[in-house]
Amino acid sequence: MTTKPTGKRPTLRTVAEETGFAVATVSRALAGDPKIAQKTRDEVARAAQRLNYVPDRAAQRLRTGRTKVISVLLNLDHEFLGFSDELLDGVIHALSGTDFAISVMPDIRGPKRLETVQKIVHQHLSDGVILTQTEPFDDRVRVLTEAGLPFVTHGRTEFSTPHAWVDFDNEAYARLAVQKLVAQGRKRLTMIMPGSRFTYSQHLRYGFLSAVREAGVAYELPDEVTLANTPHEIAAFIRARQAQPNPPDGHVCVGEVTALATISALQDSGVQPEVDVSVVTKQASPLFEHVRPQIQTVFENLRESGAHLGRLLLERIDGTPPEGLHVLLTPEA
Amino acid sequence: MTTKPTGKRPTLRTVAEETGFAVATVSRALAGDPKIAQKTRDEVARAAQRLNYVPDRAAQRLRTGRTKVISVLLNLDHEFLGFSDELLDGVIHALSGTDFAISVMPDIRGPKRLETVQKIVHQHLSDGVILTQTEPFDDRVRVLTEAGLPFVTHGRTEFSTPHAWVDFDNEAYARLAVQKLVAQGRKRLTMIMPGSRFTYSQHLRYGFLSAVREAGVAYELPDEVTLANTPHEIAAFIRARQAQPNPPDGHVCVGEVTALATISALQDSGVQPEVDVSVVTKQASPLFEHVRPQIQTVFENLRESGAHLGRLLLERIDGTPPEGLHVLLTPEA
DNA sequence: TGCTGGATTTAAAACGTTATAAATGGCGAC
DNA sequence: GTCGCCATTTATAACGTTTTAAATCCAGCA
Repeated sequence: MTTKPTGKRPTLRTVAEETGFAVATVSRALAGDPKIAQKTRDEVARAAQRLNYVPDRAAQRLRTGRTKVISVLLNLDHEFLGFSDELLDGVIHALSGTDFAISVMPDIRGPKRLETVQKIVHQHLSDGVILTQTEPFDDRVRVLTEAGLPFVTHGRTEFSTPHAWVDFDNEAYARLAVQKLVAQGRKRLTMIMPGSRFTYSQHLRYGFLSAVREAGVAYELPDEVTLANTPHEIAAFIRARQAQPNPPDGHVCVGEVTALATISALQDSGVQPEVDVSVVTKQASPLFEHVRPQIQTVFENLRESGAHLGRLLLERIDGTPPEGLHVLLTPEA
Repeated sequence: MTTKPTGKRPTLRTVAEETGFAVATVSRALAGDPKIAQKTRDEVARAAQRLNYVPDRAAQRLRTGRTKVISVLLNLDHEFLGFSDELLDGVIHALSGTDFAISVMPDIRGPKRLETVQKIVHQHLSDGVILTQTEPFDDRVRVLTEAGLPFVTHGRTEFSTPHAWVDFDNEAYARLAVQKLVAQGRKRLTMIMPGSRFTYSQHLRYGFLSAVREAGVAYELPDEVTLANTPHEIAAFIRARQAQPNPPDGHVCVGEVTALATISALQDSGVQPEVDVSVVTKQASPLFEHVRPQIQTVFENLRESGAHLGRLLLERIDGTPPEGLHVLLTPEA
């Protein structure tokens, strides 16, 4: 009648013996099966509670094929400091009410990039995947789509097959940044681009180009250097450009790291940010509120993105078709 | 004889049928059991390879009780930008050769802090745990020790029962920072402390105090404000202090965020960092190489810490007793 | 009184693995 | 020629769930 004094974890069998019902009945009662009498369900629930019963994930997983795990592919190389930190926090938040575990895996750069998703699919490691730094024709998306494994990307693709995604409107950001610089009277704008293989690089380019053309100001988009370069290389490039005739007087930065490199390069070249030249950057943390001289920034809320990614993935796993599952976060002026 | 055209994942049974051996033999052959003839082992290995067989984690976990998962408790509130990013990268690196999965869970602040470890223990969610932001008598350590679950802390405790830990020598850092400031001729030093409940807060305090006393310079350790305050509050405090008579002329900062807040507060108060007053900070990323004016920094390698944490945890899981499993990383001058 | 049927409950199989204990086969020794 | 022994291999029983199909119970009805 009382709790067995055994030190082992209680199982369905323990609860069954305690209540006198069969294991199957207990299982279905706990699952809330309406074919089980309400009275039985209550009694079983109470016993389970009392015994501190929790289902064994391994057994459930083995039996049902559902892992109750989602994978998040992480990569340290990013334009934001602490990118994964913030994104993960959002994902954790979105999944906090569920019994899903979050498994982080490396998002390797280069030709081996596919390996992680292939491993997830082949070894059946999770019920869904969150991808970041998406490319227009991202092979990882291809693999996951073919495998029928639910996933959400941070960033859009150009596949015709629909999939869930969350994105920040980088086109709007670039446009906004250009407008801010133009409003400050800047006449020659520039921007260090992310590697052109990423989707958002195209969005940035388009937004930048259409805005500068609309404003009728001069511009230059260097291709000698990208965000894949180190901050030092970027700073060196900007200093070099500054030594040439007719340097840009307005800089659009895509992230905190580049912005700092840009500002320092300008200062080291003897020009004063916010006096001789203006800088605008996207930021994911309130970092720049404490950087002097203070420059204009646009906030990209990565925690919110993470939360959306988590939420959409849960919906996909639940069976919602990917068609409507899109979130486009817009920058606030 | 050839691969079954079934679309399902191959199991031990598939390999058994393919090779003609029994399931048990195949299992033990793949495990490298020396009681299985070498020839058999080779043949089974080849078949498994050919069939693309990978063991089912759920089944293994159910049978053996080993989850092949390690948990990392993460918390966004940190003195370093991207703290978890860097640490996780190290952990991922350390576990990359193994088949362990990394599960991230929230490290909740406040009275609920115990819940996550309790859940891990009770629901048997992983084979080992990595804790950060350790306290001298950390209840999480108590719970894990009692449960007999392997774990490694980032930061030391003051328990007499030994456990594995990795720590940065913050006492040495504080001492070093003070020495740098004194070498610059600074006469009145200060430091914003982390919340006193953390172990490393005591280390910092001790290092700071012993160094300033040794150098015979004045100092003040404010207790009105800690790293738990927002950067704005910290900046406001520094500005207020700066308006009082006899303000400090040397600031030891424990992290990037505070350092930026400090520098901006000083600038906003009309004093020039590196001219009127000096600042030294710890940094985990090369951030400050691009902050102007350039201040002195000491690097704390969080990736390395993460890698050690992962490595030591694997050893603990393997059965190595915790006695020798300590790593103290020392700051480089 | 015996049947039918709906409402509950249950026995048993299965998921894929590992561990225990027993079976098999070959070979040298007597 | 038989026995025993060692080296291999194997059948079987778990691990804790969920699910399928069958069993049970009881009321209502003929």
